[in-house]
Amino acid sequence: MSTSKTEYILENDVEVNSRESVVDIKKNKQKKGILYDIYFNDKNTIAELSQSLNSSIPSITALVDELVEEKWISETGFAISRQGRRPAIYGVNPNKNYVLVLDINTHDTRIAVLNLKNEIVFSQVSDLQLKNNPSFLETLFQLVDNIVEQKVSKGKDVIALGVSIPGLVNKKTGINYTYKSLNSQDVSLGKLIENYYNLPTFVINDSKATAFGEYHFGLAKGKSHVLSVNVDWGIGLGIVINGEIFDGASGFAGELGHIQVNPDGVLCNCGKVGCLDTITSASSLLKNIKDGLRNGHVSKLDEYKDSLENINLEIVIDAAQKGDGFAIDIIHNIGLELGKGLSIAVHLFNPQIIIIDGVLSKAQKLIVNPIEHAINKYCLTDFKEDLSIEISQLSEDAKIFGVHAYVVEALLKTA
Amino acid sequence: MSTSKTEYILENDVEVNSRESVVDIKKNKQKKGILYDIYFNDKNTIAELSQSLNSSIPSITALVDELVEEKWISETGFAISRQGRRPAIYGVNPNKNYVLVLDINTHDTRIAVLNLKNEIVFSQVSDLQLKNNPSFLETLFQLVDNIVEQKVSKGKDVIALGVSIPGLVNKKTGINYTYKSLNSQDVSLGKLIENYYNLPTFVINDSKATAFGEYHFGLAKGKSHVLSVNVDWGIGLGIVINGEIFDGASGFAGELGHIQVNPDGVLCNCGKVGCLDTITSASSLLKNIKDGLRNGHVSKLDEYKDSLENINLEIVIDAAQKGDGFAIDIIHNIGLELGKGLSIAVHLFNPQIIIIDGVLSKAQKLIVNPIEHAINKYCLTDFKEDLSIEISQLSEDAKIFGVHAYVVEALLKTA
DNA sequence: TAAAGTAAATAATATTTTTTAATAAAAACT
DNA sequence: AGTTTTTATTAAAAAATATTATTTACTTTA
Repeated sequence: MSTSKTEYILENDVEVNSRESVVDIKKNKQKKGILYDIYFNDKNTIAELSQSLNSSIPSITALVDELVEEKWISETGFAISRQGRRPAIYGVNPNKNYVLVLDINTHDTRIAVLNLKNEIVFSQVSDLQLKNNPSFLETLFQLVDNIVEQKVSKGKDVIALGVSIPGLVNKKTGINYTYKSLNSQDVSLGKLIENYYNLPTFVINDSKATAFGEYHFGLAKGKSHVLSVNVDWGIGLGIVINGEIFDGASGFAGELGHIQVNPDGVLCNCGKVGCLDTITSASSLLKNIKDGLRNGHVSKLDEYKDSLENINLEIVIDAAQKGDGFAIDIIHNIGLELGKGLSIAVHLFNPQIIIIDGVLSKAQKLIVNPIEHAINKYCLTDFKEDLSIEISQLSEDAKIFGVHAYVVEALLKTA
Repeated sequence: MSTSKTEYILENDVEVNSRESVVDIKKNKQKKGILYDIYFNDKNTIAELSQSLNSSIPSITALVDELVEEKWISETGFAISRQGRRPAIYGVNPNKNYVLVLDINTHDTRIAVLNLKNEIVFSQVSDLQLKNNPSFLETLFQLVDNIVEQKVSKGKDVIALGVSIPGLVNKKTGINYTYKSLNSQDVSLGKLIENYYNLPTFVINDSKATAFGEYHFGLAKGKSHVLSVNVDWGIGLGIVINGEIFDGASGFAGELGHIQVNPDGVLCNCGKVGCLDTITSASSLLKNIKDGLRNGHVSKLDEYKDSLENINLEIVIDAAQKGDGFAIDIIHNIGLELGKGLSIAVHLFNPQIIIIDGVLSKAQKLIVNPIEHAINKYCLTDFKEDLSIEISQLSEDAKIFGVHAYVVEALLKTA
């Protein structure tokens, strides 16, 4: 019997014989299905579960009882009904198991603990940076150890870890290219963490995590074809199709940042010329601002003229929102270029919704409007009929929730 | 009980009570699963089916017996075994049911009859053209009626129709934009055919059908992430992900032909400027050839200098394959541009294989090489590691097989 | 060519699951 | 307060399914 990652959870709780019988397989599957339905699909009464899982009410009752016995779920109340007895509602037990989420960035690292009710029990941002830090992993382990020690009653209830990280994550080897470039080792970050904590660990690209969060808990909830654009220090595209993260053959899908948009453009750090990243990312925005100021552009931001290194994105967005024409123009242009790039993704994926995430999403309408304008200009009309473009409401939490949902799904998913 | 299209087949053969019991639902599902596995997955022994469907051998045996009884399948022989009794092999019954496939083009219409063993029983190409023909549908019905009359023993065994058509096909409304533009009616071509023949009818975009054919029966067989480029009078992209056609929210996904590649380009018939279609399609190839000859380019094709209207694609490709430098150059350039466009699709979909279909695929290496070159130039290296680019071996049959598989899948798919 | 070994098919038995039914409990309506 | 509606619980009969044992069919080996 192969012990795949998705088998972790229930194996310890359900009697598993040396050779699993068909009955046990089915039973396990159904129990996972119940948990999955309760967690993701808001099916929380016996009747709903019975319908959704094509099983009789007595059977589901028995399985639900087992899950209650095993502390996975518990009766949380009663549903409202127009008449008749109110059905009992079952919910995931929030206090039995926790998932630890690590949001690793180039500029900081966030560590969060979530319960299975999708509540952030604890969250801490550390200034631990991924770049140029050879002892990154040791420091990370120390930080996590401390938190687990203090916040999760000696860690005996953490059942899995989820890691969000920028850059390509190879689905087959688990190798992350950001971490790899850091210490030039062909090792899987996930495996390293998994070995250290002896817990199932799932690594996911940051933009994919964000998209998944938007799908499960944000404005994209329930939409079948979702794009989330992570406008950050690079451009990341997360794609969720029919509730599943779209990975591509190796896990690299959605690499919008390195399509060529300007053959005569500047050299990108990927080695190619004129990538979208070189034009529309937050870094290129700051560069444009600084260049403009140096060239004597009139702007509120003039006050930074002699200390350009102090300008950051918040300052620029703030100036734009207060009406500074120069800042508005720069953001507008970036939006137009990004929208042009996105219109290709629209033609290829035909999405229902595009959600703007990442630092630049703070610019709200100032960034959405030009994006929308460009999409109107470059997309065939049929593609726009069912398409909406929205600013994220979850903001940076989208990523955390997304990683968490990814972990829970990986643990519960019926093969 | 809703009667969805996918329920058509087995409903008539399995006793269906007014309210379907859980057992019946499961039984029906399993019987569909068996047919599906036999048709698509080459699972054809009791043991294999038992494993694949998580059901005991006696249960599967009983269901298989029922399906044999109902003439869906039959014992076709015995498998080889290294030792012990040889298991019986079951195969789809080729002579019970037929699917009628209509491949509608702008230049001709092909009508094919296939049995459930995926064999083309009959095929006929008519010069019926979709464009500018108000009585298109009546003529089509007449053609089909004749064929059914003569070839399929009074049509009593045709169980479904599949239609391949160029242009966008709206998944929700069933409206095809090519047929719509023809007679400016907001009607679903599929519904019209379905009503006329009173048979389930499935309409699918031609490039999607081709991709599906390549996935099930061509070089892309078994690959999880497949792109098929239909280089025809326009550029069509068919996408198959994990064995399913990727449709997008409205069915429009894969519209590669109308991404802008040249802001200063010519007007496209879609109304936008500089679309990939205007540069890389077969029509633009012919235009380039003719322009070149008019401008006095030296070439074997000179002989057509005074009768340019007689030049067609076959002639050009033939000249190129015989070494004509001018024809080779033109094809090469188109390949480069197409490859550049495709590299965007590679970044977004991260496919394992790209198959070149359509009329231009006849140019073999002359078109593949520049495509490959461009992808090497514009794609990040990680994307190329598991990627292969191939010329279709199925040629025009890919589309027919693809439509057929699409119909069978739609009929059999377990909800 | 016969015996031994292996695997599939079948039959018999055991188990699980569903169905049915009857009763209890909870809520809303009259 | 009583009736109606809906859900929950339990039990028992019926049906479906899995497991085990046996028989059959075939291959290999001696």
